[in-house]
Amino acid sequence: MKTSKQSIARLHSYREALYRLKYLGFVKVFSDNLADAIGATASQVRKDFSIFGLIGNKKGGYVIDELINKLDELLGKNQPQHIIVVGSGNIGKALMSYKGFGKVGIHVVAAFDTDEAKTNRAAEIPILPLGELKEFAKQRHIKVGVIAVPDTAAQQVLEMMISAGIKGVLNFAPIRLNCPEHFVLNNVNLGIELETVVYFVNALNRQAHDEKSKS
Amino acid sequence: MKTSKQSIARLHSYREALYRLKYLGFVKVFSDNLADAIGATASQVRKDFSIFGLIGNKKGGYVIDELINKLDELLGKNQPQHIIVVGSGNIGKALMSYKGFGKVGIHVVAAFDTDEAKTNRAAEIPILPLGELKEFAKQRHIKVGVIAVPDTAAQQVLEMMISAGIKGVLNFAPIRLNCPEHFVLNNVNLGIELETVVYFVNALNRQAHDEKSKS
DNA sequence: TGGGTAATGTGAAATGAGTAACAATAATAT
DNA sequence: ATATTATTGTTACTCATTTCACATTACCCA
Ligand SMILES: NC(=O)c1ccc[n+]([C@@H]2O[C@H](COP(=O)([O-])OP(=O)(O)OC[C@H]3O[C@@H](n4cnc5c(N)ncnc54)[C@H](O)[C@@H]3O)[C@@H](O)[C@H]2O)c1
Ligand SMILES: NC(=O)c1ccc[n+]([C@@H]2O[C@H](COP(=O)([O-])OP(=O)(O)OC[C@H]3O[C@@H](n4cnc5c(N)ncnc54)[C@H](O)[C@@H]3O)[C@@H](O)[C@H]2O)c1
Repeated sequence: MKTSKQSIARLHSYREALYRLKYLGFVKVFSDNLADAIGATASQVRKDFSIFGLIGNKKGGYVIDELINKLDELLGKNQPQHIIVVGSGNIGKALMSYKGFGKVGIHVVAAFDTDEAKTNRAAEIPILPLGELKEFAKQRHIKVGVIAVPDTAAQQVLEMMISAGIKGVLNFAPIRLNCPEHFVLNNVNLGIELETVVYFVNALNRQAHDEKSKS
Repeated sequence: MKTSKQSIARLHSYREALYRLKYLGFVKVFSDNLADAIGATASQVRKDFSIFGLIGNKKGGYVIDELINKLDELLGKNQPQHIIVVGSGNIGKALMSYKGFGKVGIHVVAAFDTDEAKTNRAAEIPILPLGELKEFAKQRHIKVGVIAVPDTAAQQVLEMMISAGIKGVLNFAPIRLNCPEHFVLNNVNLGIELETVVYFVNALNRQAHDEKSKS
């Protein structure tokens, strides 16, 4: 089964779009509606569905409720997912306070930080000393975490998480991390995301200038 | 010239890695060192360099200082880039306070927010009412911005930015935005990034179970 | 000075992702 | 009942990206 990161991301997008459509009162949906909703082509939608065994009706499209059920099953949305955040700085706090994760069944249950001044056991999402990570994660069977610490600390934190039984990480530190073969590591490098926007805007600008000087 | 988003992202990664290597005292670098540093293959590195006209020495590899100069030129790092942030909430503030952007020549020069309680003209990075966006951006010739507002406001904000002459946006709102054909729009959907990690961890788990029940 | 070697640079092959085309078919209209 | 039509499901194609393979070349050392 073809499960590239991108195709899984699209499935999540479909699901989101379906909930919106359902909320708007729609009962059925066609491949081109979904394509519009997430910015893909109708072919892409049908192919994705074909690959994951999501079937519709010749003429008549897809029944939204059925699709949502199948997607929920496929994407593991039937039980809530508990995750932790390591590094309660700007990014860490943003993630902790974001209400949108709850809507997709993801719950940040604790944060960890070396700066003990930040410790707060009473908060809705407690902030705990890093030393307690291992015990906490094992006890609560936490499988997924976020790394939001400075790049210099990231590898060390990752290793601690691995030894605590964590199997996948979303990493914000702009550095290449080493992990075991079957570990799930997803890097988000906001610096580079921004730099690429700047690059293409400059490129556009340069191009416009070239065009002008040509004429 | 092949300039996919991914290849440009890799160039930025090379540049970052080269600065690290230079800081560590290295003078020359081989394609496989760079590959390791950014998590690619040596072939990939050489192919990228070949495409962008970055040349090295048969035997002897690449001279770090020369590479950095060429990359700085290619990536427009020779003059500082001024950008704005719209939405001074969690994500917006995280970006404003991040020191790493300065190191890559990107400077957030102002933020804008509809919540006038947040207005602060005296801050190092001033926070201004949204109404002042257009004048500010035009006057300062701002070409790039970040959208860090709730999804419901994002399209409207984007249109305001376009009318202010902005040519490219990094968007954090989890919604599909419509923009003119040549506008540069880069979406970061942290929800989906996290959901894909959760998905693959669950998939791994499921697989392990299946293996076990098979034996 | 010349042979051996360690790297690059690049065309060709392999892989992968996305698009297009259309045959199959269920709903609807006549 | 039959024809028409709209939409799926899937195969084949196209395009882009990555990897492979190796000829080329500069450096080093005897
Ligand atoms: N803020 C941004 O906009 C931004 C942009 C691009 C990249 N990043 C990256 O994201 C990561 C987090 O950024 P941030 O702005 O939230 O940083 P931050 O400095 O605001 O927060 C980092 C937090 O990590 C804690 N910490 C340090 N070492 C730790 C350790 N070993 N274990 C646990 N906690 C530790 C610190 O006490 C602090 O609370 C960094 O790697 C940064 O490079 C951030
Ligand atoms: N915080 C996260 O971890 C996270 C995760 C995933 C996605 N996101 C997305 O990122 C975006 C920002 O998230 P956040 O957590 O920073 O939100 P936030 O609520 O903390 O901040 C949003 C800010 O935008 C301002 N605002 C509202 N309407 C505005 C308008 N029309 N013009 C200008 N400013 C306006 C608000 O006053 C507020 O200051 C949202 O779209 C959110 O869905 C955030």
